[in-house]
Amino acid sequence: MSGGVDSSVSALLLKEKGYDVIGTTLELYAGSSCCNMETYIDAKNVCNEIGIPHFTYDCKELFKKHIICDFIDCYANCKTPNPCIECNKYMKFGFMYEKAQELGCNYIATGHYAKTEYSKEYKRWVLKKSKAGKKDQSYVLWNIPKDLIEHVIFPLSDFETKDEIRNIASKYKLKVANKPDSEDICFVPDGNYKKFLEENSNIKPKEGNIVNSKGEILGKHTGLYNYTIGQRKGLRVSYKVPLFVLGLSKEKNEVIVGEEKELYKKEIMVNDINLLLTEKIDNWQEVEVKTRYSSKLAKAKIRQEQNEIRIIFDEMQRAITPGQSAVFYIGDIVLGGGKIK
RNA sequence: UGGGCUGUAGCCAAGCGGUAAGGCACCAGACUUUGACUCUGGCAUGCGCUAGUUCGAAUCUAGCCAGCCCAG
Repeated sequence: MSGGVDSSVSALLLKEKGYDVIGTTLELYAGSSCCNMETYIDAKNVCNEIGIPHFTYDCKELFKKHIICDFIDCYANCKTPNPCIECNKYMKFGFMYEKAQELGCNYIATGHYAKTEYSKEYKRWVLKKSKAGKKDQSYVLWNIPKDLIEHVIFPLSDFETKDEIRNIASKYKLKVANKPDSEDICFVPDGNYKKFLEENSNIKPKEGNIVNSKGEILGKHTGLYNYTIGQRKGLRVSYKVPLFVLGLSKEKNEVIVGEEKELYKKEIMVNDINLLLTEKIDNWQEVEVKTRYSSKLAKAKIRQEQNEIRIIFDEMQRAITPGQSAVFYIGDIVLGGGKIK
């Protein structure tokens, strides 16, 4: 429980349904938005209000090992990480499940907008999209352990809007009912991830050239970690048309830019794959793919090649970014995903 | 030193006598439980400077200044 509306209402709904609920809050990172005194107090108060026990676990070391280090490592290697995905894998659906078992719990639950369900077609428990449409969060859950799905409950799976959740919180007079939505990366509460990197890693500003695909120098960049594929703002290069980041060269310490049309790709590879529905993918499989948190689904064919998956899109996709996750859907069901190379 | 060309916002650039288009960059909001993208709004009382012509000048005239090119 983060002390926010979603996890609070999730606990409430489970309690109402008759589950024997225990609230847990994970201490992840000192100073993060989901890990400060207010967080614990809010979470604890909610548990008191709905009449369930509440435990707090210190997992700062584990968080640092798996999430912070990966975050820094990604930027050091010119990739753009999505720490929420690591956090879900290792913390919420890793560490927390272990603790749940120690406490004798059969299930864990979170306030994610996602759904689990037994599928007769696949004869197994599956992870699905929730009914929240644009706010659906199944995307950030693709990398959770497959065998965990049947032990996970998402109480918010059938709500379509956040307003409904807030209304429930109000109805039950939870103090967190009007707490603002959280944004940004939780351990970078001010959104300034660049400063975070400079203060918490070996990554330091290192100026280099901004070049076009012909190699012509157009300007100076302030350090590769300040840029991601598809980025337009902050290049400080004036040109006939807007320029976007096409790629980063670690070897040359260069940011490569070009026109928007140069951002599109039809075929990509992903590694670090995790399949939730099947053991492996034989032959070409038709799926819909999300290549970033807030992008539309794109039709594609995928095929597994050893430990990687090749994706060929029906239509060219814009600004595919290494480090981000590609998640495969068959209808509403999450087939699995991988990290874009 | 002669001849030619050019000077409009941070960059590029339209305008060619009727009261400063547009693009890029930048800034501010909106959107967003990753970074981005996107959207909306802002951005020259002034057109190298100084005089003049005119009801009215970035636009015409003169002088000056600066830069570029060609001659020598």
